[in-house]
Amino acid sequence: MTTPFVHRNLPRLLLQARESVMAHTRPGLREHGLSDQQWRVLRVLGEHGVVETGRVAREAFILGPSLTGVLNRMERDGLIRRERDAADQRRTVVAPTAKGKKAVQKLSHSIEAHYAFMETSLGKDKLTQLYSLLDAVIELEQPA
Amino acid sequence: MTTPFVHRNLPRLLLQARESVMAHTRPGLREHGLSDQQWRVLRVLGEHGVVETGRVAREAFILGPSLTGVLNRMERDGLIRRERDAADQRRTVVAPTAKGKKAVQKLSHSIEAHYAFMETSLGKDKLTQLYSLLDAVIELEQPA
DNA sequence: CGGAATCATTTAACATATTAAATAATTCTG
DNA sequence: CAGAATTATTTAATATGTTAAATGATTCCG
Repeated sequence: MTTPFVHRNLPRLLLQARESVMAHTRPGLREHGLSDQQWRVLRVLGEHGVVETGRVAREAFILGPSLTGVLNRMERDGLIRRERDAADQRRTVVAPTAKGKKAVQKLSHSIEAHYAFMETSLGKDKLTQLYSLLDAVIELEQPA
Repeated sequence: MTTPFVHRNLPRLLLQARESVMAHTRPGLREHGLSDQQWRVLRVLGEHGVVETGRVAREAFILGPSLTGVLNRMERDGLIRRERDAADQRRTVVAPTAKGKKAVQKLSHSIEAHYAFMETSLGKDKLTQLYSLLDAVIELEQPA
């Protein structure tokens, strides 16, 4: 049987690279009782404060139906609060609790340290190069 | 509130790039009734023929417990066969059925076409560069 | 040879992903 | 202003991911 593939497996490579980076971050998340997705949500809230769920979904890269469950568990665990947007009652807005904010603060330090590590070991220029290549790949399919 | 993040979000960027590439491939997979994971399994089988589940898990980047379910459904759908390895009965080996092989053949064509597209639109050199940067990131955490 | 240590896979329990359909609130249009 | 069209979110059903524990089979070593 001849193998019908002649190129590297790009999606797999991207997946593997992501796992490789997350392997560094994950233990810290778990110490705070956070899943990957919960962390992505908290990070968005840390950047913007109070955010509608639609925007959370978009920026945290989580589909609506998944987000519903994630937010339920986060509310249960006292990480966030949820309420209807007073202005547009179709929307729900999410805000981090004190506990949620504290987790973001603590974790952001070790994550920034990890970037510093990557910058020195891989090279700041190469990291920048990687960013721009990834941007280019993304642009390819979904022009801004 | 000051945002505590100064770097690009690399895991998110990798995730987004992966989604961007898969957005191209997915419709074809779905036409054949395949999930992303089922396709990764078939691709491994297409490359190596008969493979132990452990190796499938490693190369398809699927954890053992997930793989059990994936293989169950693939067997149910007539895409693969499973049997105990005659030599070492701890192992289970997986082989594609005629239907499974046919799916690999058909899909591999359109996927190769997609790579060709990326090579011309992004540039063959940049694509190569991306591969090597991703390899470097992976190496960083899990030296070969 | 026989039991302890090892390795491969599966089961179990819960969290998340995906797609389609349902629900809820708002906006648009006549 | 009423009803249709639109937008936001959730529910439902099934598939996959994750972690720990259980099960099955093999190897190692005395």
